[in-house]
Amino acid sequence: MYEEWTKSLVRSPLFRNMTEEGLAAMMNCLQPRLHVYGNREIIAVYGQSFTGVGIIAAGKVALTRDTYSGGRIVLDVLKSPDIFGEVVAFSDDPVWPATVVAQEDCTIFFLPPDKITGNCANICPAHKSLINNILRIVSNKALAMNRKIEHLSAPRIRGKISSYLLDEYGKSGADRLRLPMQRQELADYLGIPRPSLSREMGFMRDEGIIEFRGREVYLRDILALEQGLN
Amino acid sequence: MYEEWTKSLVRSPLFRNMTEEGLAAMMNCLQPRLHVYGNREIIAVYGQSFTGVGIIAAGKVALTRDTYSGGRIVLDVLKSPDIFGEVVAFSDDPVWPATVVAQEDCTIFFLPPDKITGNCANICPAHKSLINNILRIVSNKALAMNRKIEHLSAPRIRGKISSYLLDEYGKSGADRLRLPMQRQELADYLGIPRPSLSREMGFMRDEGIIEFRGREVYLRDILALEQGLN
DNA sequence: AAAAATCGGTAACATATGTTACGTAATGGA
DNA sequence: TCCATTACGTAACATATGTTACCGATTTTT
Repeated sequence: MYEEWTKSLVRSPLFRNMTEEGLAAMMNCLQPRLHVYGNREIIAVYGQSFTGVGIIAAGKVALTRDTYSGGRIVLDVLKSPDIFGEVVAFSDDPVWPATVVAQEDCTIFFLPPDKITGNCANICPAHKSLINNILRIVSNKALAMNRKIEHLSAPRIRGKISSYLLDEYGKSGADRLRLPMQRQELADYLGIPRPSLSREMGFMRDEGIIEFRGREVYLRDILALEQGLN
Repeated sequence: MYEEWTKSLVRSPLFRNMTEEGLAAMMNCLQPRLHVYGNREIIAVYGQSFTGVGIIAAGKVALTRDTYSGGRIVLDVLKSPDIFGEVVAFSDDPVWPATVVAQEDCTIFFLPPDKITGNCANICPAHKSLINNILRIVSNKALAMNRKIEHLSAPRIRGKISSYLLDEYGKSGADRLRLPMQRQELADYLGIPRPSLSREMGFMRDEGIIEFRGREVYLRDILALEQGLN
């Protein structure tokens, strides 16, 4: 029953370090619920009780949140080997932190948290990998959020930009960066309007701190960036 | 060797759902490294390779980060049953994300990540609790950071305040709140100066959106708060 | 009780920032 | 190649915000 999906699912970070056979065996052991949704169909509702980690076997979903004015803003879009709900699964308050809507026809597996941590009868080797993978995924997410918080916490825009650029600098070690986002995305990430971002980057260029053309950024004065944090 | 500490450590969230005996058995099984530090002594250094989850058996430590100007800012202070390094332990890049300094004489256990997830020979029941606890702790932290990011992401101060108050409202369900922090702490949390916070709260009071006296806040107009998010 | 320290609100002012608009360069299809 | 679309920088202006300072209320210490 599950074999049909294992060849695509082994590429999911949730199943890292598993063979296709190991995954298939584990699936037969864990017996995740399988659901099929049509386009626009609602998969999970914000605030309702959590049912299990969602594994997207096929299709595309949107994580959304409803607004007071009746609108619906898209927080994120996930596609086939991605998963969702892995953070809230093991928290003290297991309710969906977002509404999940199918953006096309979808096939989703739901894996209840207690099946993940509970040991299976036939101690499949893939099961230990599963726990490691969940831990790694949640930890990486927490670290990424921690960095984002540092960037957002700067009280002024230059601080946010400096914090972000220094972080990229620390990750690559090179003072010539190619930003992984375009301006609007970076502005959204930093919680500021795009023109404000461009303007401040212009100021920083005028002061000789950075150079840039589009996504290419050259950090000319690291010390000044660090001073810009305050 | 470990029995001396178990009676205080069972209260740590890391060892929730364990009996003192179960914990002692697990400690003998896992054999965490024990280190003693004097006041001011450095326990871990930012950027250096991670050695294990720190469990504070006795004493008080500060999580710090060095600044360009040679200073050292305190990110957080932890004391006896607290733990540190539990997030980075299972991430893809296991290096200390902060420098840890003893603020008084300390006794610290270090538990290497692979000992936590690796199964022990004598399958102690406490071990499964340990994995559950780590997962819960990291997940709760991730969720808390997620909420903080939402507050910080508002491009204007009123949005940050509104986001925070609506979050507290959602958690308690009551429109009369007692804030868990004083002004300076709340301002730091939201990444804004305290006078700016007080000023904006004053404006919101003038507009009939909220009332407050010190930590006591009364949400008079939830809809206006939601509109203030943009 | 007196003194000192902390906490929180307010004011004033220079500056940073959100907002809107526009133009050019880059990109992508037809 | 041409057209349409998107991405990006820039400008102008009203407003929001950081900064500094001060004062009264509250709490803590002596």
